[in-house]
Amino acid sequence: MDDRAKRIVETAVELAERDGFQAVRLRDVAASAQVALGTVYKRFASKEEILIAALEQESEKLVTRLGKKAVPGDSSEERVRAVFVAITRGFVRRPNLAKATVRSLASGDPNITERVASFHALITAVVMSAIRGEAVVAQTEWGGDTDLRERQIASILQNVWFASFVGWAGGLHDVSRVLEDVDMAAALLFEE
Amino acid sequence: MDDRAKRIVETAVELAERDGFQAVRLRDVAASAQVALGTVYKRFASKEEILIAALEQESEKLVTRLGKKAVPGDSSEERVRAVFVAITRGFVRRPNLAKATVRSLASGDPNITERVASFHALITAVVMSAIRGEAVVAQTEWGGDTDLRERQIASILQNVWFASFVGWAGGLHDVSRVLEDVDMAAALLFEE
DNA sequence: TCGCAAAATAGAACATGTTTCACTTCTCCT
DNA sequence: AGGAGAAGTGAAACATGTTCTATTTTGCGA
Repeated sequence: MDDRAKRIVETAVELAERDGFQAVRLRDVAASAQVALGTVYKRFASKEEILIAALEQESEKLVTRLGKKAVPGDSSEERVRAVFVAITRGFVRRPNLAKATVRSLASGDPNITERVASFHALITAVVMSAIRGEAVVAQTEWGGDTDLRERQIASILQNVWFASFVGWAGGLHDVSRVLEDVDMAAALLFEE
Repeated sequence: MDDRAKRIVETAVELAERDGFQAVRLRDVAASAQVALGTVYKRFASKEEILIAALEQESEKLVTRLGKKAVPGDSSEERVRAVFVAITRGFVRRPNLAKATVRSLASGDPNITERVASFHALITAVVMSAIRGEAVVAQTEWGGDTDLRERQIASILQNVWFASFVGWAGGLHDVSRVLEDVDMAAALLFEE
């Protein structure tokens, strides 16, 4: 990302955090980033794409933070819980930005399909790491020998988290519910 | 819903089904429904609200259809699978409409929060019925004596389905994946 | 250094969701 | 029947995402 693109994303983040998705007016973004509107569109295909870029930055920071030290917890369930608390808190720290990015995630804009897929994959990978008690790393390659069940559980938990997080973003319930949903799923999936 | 509102929703459905969310241009909707633009806004607060109204119609039909005969299957898992196949197929029959409504569901528009919550509750209720092997009914009241675990499982499955369905709507994967995700979750949640 | 191609800019233009307004039609009460 | 208020209408206006254009600036290879 070149300088201008960085300024654009940075500005969008500020506006989104201050007043949410609709406050990210591209004219304002361009003006604040000291860039022409055409330049914004040279870099990003749509408003959603800018916010997804912001999400990617956030995700990267999140993974970096998580990678600093091993996920705490003596069991998969505990570590999963810890990791979802961290993820959720990380996003909810800037609630309006989080809601704006969720909206972009769910917009269905074909321009960002791959990016959305990457995001889901990233969360799933982090959860995978937590289940196995390994260090959280951004880019993991799991071979076919990987335990299938672990991958399935990670995928399910990721889905549960995402659905509930979207619910939070839409005002259906508050953050505690998101964590409860994930905890509940983890409890049922890890018991036996 | 009065006559005009019905015409509006009906028209929106047609346009959405033909060419998706962006094709639902409210001027066109108004014209096709033989109604003034102001009248559209007298009935619905936003474009999203119109599509949510369409979703409610669809959901109602779906529940009616499901209620016709008992959900087939000898175990909770089988019935859950059957019910999700029916729900998913029901929506995917009109893919563009489904994608448009998903987009509205995830828009975060505060005007529709309750409606979105109702939709989630409806799906969960249907799944609950399937788990218990009871007839599917639109409006069920479960007392506190209801098995907690069943409610939790229903809620988890609903979340998994929703997240995966949103993924389908966003082009992340195709419908079969949605059913695989749900099946996988059901398999893990019902095993023991 | 010069000149050109790529990138950036300012600003207009366009599309469409949403709001507003002045006017007309309808409904219903007396 | 007559009239008041509600509802509907057509059209304009406004906001903002997106596109387009003419002009200027920038960076770079000869």
